[in-house]
Amino acid sequence: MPRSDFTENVVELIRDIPRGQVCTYGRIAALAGNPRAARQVARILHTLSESEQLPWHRVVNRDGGISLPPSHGYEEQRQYLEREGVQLSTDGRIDLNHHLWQPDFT
DNA sequence: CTCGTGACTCCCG
DNA sequence: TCGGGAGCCACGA
Repeated sequence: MPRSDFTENVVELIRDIPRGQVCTYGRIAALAGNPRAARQVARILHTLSESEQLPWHRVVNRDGGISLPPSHGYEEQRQYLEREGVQLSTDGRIDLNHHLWQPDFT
């Protein structure tokens, strides 16, 4: 069950993203321990999003945009987000200054 | 062990 | 502002 620590952390981090907020691939990778493993986060989402029931739609690229190509999840992700109250600009981008999730250290 | 593969980023021109 | 190229990295075959 436990995969690598990195993967494990990524999964947990994504699970912790609250409704109405998003996080970037790079951010998650950094928090998980490898600032440069952003691509790995994408792979993890692709392979574990379902089995681990991850809120994959809350993960976007550093521009606040959806990385999935049209008819390959883009529309779906967009709907999930809007349904959670995340507003998308006309360019289809999210205002990260308002929706970016920042884990708090308590 | 080596090689190919990304739902990414960063760096330039 | 935008596009192309190179870097990076865990994972499955």
